[in-house]
Amino acid sequence: MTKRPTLADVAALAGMSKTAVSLVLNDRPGSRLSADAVARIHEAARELNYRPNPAARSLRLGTTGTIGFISDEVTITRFASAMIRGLLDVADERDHGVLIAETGNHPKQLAKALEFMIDRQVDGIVFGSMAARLLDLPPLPESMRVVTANSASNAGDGTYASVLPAEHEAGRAMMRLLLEHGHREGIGIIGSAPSAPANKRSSVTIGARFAGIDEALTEAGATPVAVVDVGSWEPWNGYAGTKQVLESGAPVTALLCLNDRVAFGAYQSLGERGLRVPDDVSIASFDDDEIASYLRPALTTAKLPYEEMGRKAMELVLGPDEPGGEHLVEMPVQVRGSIRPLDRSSS
Amino acid sequence: MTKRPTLADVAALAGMSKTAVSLVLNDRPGSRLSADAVARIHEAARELNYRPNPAARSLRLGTTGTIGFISDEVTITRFASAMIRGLLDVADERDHGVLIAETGNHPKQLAKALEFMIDRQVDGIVFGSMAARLLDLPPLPESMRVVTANSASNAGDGTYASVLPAEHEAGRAMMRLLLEHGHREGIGIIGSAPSAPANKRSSVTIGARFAGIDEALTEAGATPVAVVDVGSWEPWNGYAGTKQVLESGAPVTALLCLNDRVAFGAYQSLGERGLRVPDDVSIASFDDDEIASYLRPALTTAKLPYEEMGRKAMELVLGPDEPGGEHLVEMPVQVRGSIRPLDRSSS
DNA sequence: CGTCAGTGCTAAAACCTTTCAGCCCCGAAG
DNA sequence: CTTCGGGGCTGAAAGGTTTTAGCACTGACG
Repeated sequence: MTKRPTLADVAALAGMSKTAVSLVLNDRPGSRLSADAVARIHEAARELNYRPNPAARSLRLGTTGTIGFISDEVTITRFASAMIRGLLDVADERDHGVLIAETGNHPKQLAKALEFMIDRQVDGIVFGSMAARLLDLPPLPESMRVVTANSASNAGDGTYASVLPAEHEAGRAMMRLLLEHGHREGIGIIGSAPSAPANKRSSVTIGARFAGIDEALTEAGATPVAVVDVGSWEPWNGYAGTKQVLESGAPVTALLCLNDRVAFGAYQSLGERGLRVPDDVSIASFDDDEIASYLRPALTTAKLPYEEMGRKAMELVLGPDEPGGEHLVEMPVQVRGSIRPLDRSSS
Repeated sequence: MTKRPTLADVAALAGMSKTAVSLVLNDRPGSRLSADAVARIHEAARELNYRPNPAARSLRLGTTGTIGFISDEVTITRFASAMIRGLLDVADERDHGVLIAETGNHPKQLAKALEFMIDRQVDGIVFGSMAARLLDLPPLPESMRVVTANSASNAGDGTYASVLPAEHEAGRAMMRLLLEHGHREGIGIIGSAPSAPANKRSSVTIGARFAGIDEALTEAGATPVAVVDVGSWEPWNGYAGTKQVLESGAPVTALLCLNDRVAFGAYQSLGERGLRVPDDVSIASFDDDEIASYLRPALTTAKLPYEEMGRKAMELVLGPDEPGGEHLVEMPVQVRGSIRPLDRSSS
């Protein structure tokens, strides 16, 4: 184990030229070498346990078998970890490596990460985001393959492929779920859209979720009995918002929470008042955060498909075609125990 | 932006040799070039916006400015995400990149990841683990710098540096905290060590935590009023275990839960029986999982210092000295609202 | 005047691969 | 007998960097 064997070593052992060895090992189509030579070369390579030096290959080819992943805080934060799982899975299937950098939302860090990736000649870049944000991307080399995962880019011309959750569908589905269980008159909504003028920089998709919710309501000719804006979607705000609804005396039979953390707070607030889920109040939510399965009863929620988005993004960036267009990934409904049919007679 | 400028381009523009440019740009100590030449070269480099090609440099140097991170499921899973934050932070400070691979605990995947890293000539490897496990590592090249983070290696000769949480201290601290609050007679412990014969492959450190707990008890001459084995440390098991203790009628005033998810279940069980935290029962725990701050009252817990372990591991692997030895990282106690002093008179 | 030390700089090799261009030989076609 | 085509193979360049060895010159010193 003194030094790594090189192409030349293999060539020497096989009694052939480096050219021949390279040709055979990469089985180039046009090359016509005798079956005997091919066998000898393979044998020699195996014997020396030869593995090509990627640095040398990169130098020659300008290609690295490596994809860059740049995100605000996906890797660093627990919520979207599954995205990396998806990315890594398909990269691994395709024998590619993944180089990671986090920007923490600092443009300076973004620039640095980008520079780093481009220097290393990655074969493509996936931009990720924890919340589905609109990214400000500096101009990139013409040839660079780019996909944005759970995010979109400012280059509005659709230059860059983007992978996003199908929020409209999900919003519609969750509201319908409640409606179909007979909750027509008593639906409360905890959490509302950022009131700021459609700030895509904070979320590209949340508007679609609300649109889906509204669509389901309109279709059913129903109106929520209470809607409460809780500011940021954290448990304590969900707690406070729910408390507010309950104290208002609105006849609530079901709560649609805008994410699982808010739902978590809702559970706490309901519990405090001695109300049971789902017997007294049904709850539906979004995200499928890990806590959704910890709750009792476990929470019925529309899953944010981080892993699938990761897979899709990597497939696009490694795929045969120049990536482009918008790709929606379904948000599957995780049916658990937090919704029960409203008994008409008892209402 | 037709092609990246190379050293030769800079040399041509500055009217110097490539050698001179290389010397200047890396400011090699021994080289004596005229101040004028140095200035011209810097100027030329700036003007062309020259950045060296890492592939070429790697080829020549055998060094890449890249560290490999291989873990079972750290990246992929929410619990230990902070470890990556630590790793990335210091890698970034030191202008290094991080190449990531996950093995999902398959030896096959480990071998593949390792091969990949070694091929790419990473300058060092950090092995991570979500739970503090003992890793089976295949033999690595003599020269490779290796650190295990939140894990240790089978090479018992202390060859590889390892970074681990100071579990003994933490176990002792948490039990003392309960004792100092006057809970002497009514302490219950939810969760116990894996009964299997000291299976280091599942956890290198958990033994130390229990030893710390026992030490504090012995020092105080106290004995737990209940100890319940809950199998795996999940919320539902914490719920069941706590329920069991309560139904046994043991006079419990405080619960030491072996992690936050177990504590989460304990809250649920207590809540169901109408017992309040901390008024009726105090709770202490370990991990500082995100849910610890979601609970009401928020949970007092000893933090698993993933981020710090990540930082430390990266510092060791990038440090000036050959890494080695065992490094314990403190587990800070996050004091929140789940413990109250036991009122002697009322007991 | 010869030697020597130091100053300022550069040619070329080495790192390892891929690939272009072309060599040699043999059998077949003209 | 020449020419040609093609099968089987290889030499050498190219890709961009670092580093060794060394060149040419100046001034000082013996």
